[in-house]
Amino acid sequence: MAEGAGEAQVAGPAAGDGPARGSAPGGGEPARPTIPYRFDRTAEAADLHTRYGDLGPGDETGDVVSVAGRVMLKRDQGKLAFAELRDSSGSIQLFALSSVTEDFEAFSRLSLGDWVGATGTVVRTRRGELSVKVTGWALLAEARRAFGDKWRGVTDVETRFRQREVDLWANEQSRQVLLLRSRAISWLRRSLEDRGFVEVETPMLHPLPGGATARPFVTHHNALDAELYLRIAPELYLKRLVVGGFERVFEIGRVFRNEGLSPRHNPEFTMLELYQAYADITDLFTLVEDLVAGLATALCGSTTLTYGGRSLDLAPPWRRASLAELVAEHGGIDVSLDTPLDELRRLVTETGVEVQQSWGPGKLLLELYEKHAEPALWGPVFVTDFPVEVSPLARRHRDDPRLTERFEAIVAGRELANAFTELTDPDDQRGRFEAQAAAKSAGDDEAMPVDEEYLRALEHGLPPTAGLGIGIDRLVMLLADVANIREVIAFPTLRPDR
RNA sequence: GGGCCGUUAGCUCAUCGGGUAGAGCAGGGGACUUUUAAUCCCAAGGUGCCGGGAUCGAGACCCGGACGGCCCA
Repeated sequence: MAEGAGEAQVAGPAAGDGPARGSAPGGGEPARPTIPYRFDRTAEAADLHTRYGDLGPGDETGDVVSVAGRVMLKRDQGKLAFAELRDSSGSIQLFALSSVTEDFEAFSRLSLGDWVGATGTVVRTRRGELSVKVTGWALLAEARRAFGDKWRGVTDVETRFRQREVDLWANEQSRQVLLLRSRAISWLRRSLEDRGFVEVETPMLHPLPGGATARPFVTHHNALDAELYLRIAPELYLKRLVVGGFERVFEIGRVFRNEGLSPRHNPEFTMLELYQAYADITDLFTLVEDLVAGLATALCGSTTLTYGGRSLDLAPPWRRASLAELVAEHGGIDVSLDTPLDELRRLVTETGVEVQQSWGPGKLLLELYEKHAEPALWGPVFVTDFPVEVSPLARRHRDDPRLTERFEAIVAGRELANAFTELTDPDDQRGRFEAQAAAKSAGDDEAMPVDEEYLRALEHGLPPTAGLGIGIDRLVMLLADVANIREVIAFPTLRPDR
């Protein structure tokens, strides 16, 4: 029973006074273990393995440490008990003996999943396992629910994502992927700051959805009695900051698109957008190459990755090819904006897509690319020369005003980045918006509205600027070699459970 | 939105030509002074996703629904 003697720094255990869990006979309130308010940890599991790597089997040090974590495995052996304690750095074995460990009875009754803080000396057992020989200890949290099968964990996909906290403990790989995400974002942030970019935050509640073609989520502000939209892109606000004198800005943040769920789409996802004044698209080719290759090197140790069993070489320079060129290469059709409209329509119809009356040659060309070329691309490749019709915010190509100076970076068969020389001319921009608005009234519910606030900003003068967007979730999928976007999102969107 | 597949104990999974279900792990009780998914003994644990239907009888067959997965649009 708990006499509560003990280590100075371990708050009196008191865990042994009653059943830690389960039934409470007598009809009263279940006896609750006393949980300390804090615990002074002095060592993490990984540190101990590093510091005591040389300790031989059976060796005991006099070094006293305090560790904390969750009990993942327990081997109870009468007057001895072993527990595998896992913290965020790794695992360390706790070694308890009835002759040494305070409140040994209660220790041997610990359950898998309990959080424990333990103090004792560092030893290596006869069988060679580095351990903390526990003198004092405290229960830090009781696991009243089990954490899945101790060997197979939790594999049910629905449980894994609905109860991610369980998944993260049960499946080490899940934790690693989220850790990788954190490191990737941190690396990108640092890398951009080193290049003189300033991180900013722009509104998520927009009076008009803009900056991309997508259906928005709509919400309502009560006090203003106004409809607001969750942003589909931060683009327009970021360029307004450039107008305001921020020459290099970036934002890493959530955007929301009201579309279906799939292994590659979550309704909320994270975008990196950046804008650089006095630069054009040519600067962005190398920036994307450097960022992506640099990130792969920093986090995966190489620019050669494997994704889905297929190899991918991210070392610059990446291939650059125009939309029309790729349609010719993969579709075997020689088309351009000079191809007669009827011919383009016929070719698109042949792919099984229903041609809308309002579609011009630019949209038709894009459809041909999406049908014939994009599925065949693995990359990395920069797809360039998108038509003006499908690029309402990009500046016209200096060699052909029907095209824009825009690229999409395709990596591992997916669109990873979208970039262009920004359209700075307010009159041209107004015309583009009006074309979008016309498409919207013709039934395209993804088209953009005319944004007068943005036009007014352009009238104050946007210098030549290059802009880039990178999908962080897809980037992390690439680095982690996972096929489903939900793996890289801590709490992915699921249909509400009932 | 369409097609196919799945849903059985807390977790991971079985079972059968229709006859009201079984294991391992976890949890409970017990044994064990160096374990490694420790081992051994005992007991307990189920609205077979939900709702209908045909049948003497359904977790199994039929229909509808929910949730999930994969593929397609």
